[in-house]
Amino acid sequence: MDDLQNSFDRMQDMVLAIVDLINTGHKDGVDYGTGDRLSPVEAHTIQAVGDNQGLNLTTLAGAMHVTKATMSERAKKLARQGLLRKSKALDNRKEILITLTEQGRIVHKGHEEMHRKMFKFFASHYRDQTEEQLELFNRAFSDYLALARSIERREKTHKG
Amino acid sequence: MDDLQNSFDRMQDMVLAIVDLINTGHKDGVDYGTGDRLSPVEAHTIQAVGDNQGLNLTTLAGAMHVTKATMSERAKKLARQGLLRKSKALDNRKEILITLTEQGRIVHKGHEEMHRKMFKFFASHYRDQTEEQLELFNRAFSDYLALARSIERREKTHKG
DNA sequence: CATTATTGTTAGGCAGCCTTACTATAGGTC
DNA sequence: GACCTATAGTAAGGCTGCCTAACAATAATG
Repeated sequence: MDDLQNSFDRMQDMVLAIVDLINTGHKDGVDYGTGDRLSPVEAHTIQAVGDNQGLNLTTLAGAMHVTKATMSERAKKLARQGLLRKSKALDNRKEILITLTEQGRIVHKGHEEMHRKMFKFFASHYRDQTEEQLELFNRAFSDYLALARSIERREKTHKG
Repeated sequence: MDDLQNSFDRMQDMVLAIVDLINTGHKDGVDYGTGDRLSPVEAHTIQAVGDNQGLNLTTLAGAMHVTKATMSERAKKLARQGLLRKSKALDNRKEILITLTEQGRIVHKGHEEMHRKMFKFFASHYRDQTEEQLELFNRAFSDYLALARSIERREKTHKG
């Protein structure tokens, strides 16, 4: 009985370790082929812009769950680095549309390339069981996510 | 082939969502029964102290992968809140040992209680398959962790 | 036209972490 | 014991990333 609880706690610890690992990638950033060291948020932003070019700032901010002020700052910085471009909308004079520059596209590709590499590593590890493993992992993570969210909700209503 | 890559990418997205969720618990903190709203790091610190009472500041800092300056600040704040106590070591006059106060113990218990609740939720979801599911999840997370770490290492040596 | 809503920017603040510099104490070594 | 070095903890100052609030410009709506 306690064994299961312990096993569960170990799982929790691993989740925290994963979070830690990903957060720590922060430290000095990753170079996706342009010489710029990008933090995870920055890389994620480039990814979001690349996957969906020409969104305006507010929409992008919403998609990434930050305020438009924050996104404005991020975009300013990334534009200064030459990774994305801020251009005016054609049909009105207040929206600003965000697209990738050539450099930005390099980052975007580099980022995807990294994902492909991770996948290859994964697949070479699991070989002919890759598919089932992926299904397993996906189920695990989505269940975990559901669990965490329901806990989160309970916490919130407790003190809302 | 691409299906697998997509499945893998979905998994990655879920991992990010989990990271996001846990990071966001930050926002207004969680009350573990004392009326204090604790951030994840703070809760984690209380947990670490409670699991291993009487460590000195430097050791604690090492265990939590932060500098001793950072831990000094954290301890100061948590001591101000009355959740932990800083006392001098008996055998020397420079070390400061950290222990939980009664209030701190309440937080510690509250935190563990939360874990137990999460586990119960988990167990009630999987019922008689709880054990295998846990093994599955543990394997999934530890494999994921290994994957992420090896990627991390590769990244680092690439630009070290 | 006047009001209200929306888009984006800027200013200012806060939290958490870091590095650096410092004090106090401890542990050798001669 | 005197001297040097190492270690524990603190304080100051800086950086980053996020937020809210206030604002200017521009639509949209009555």
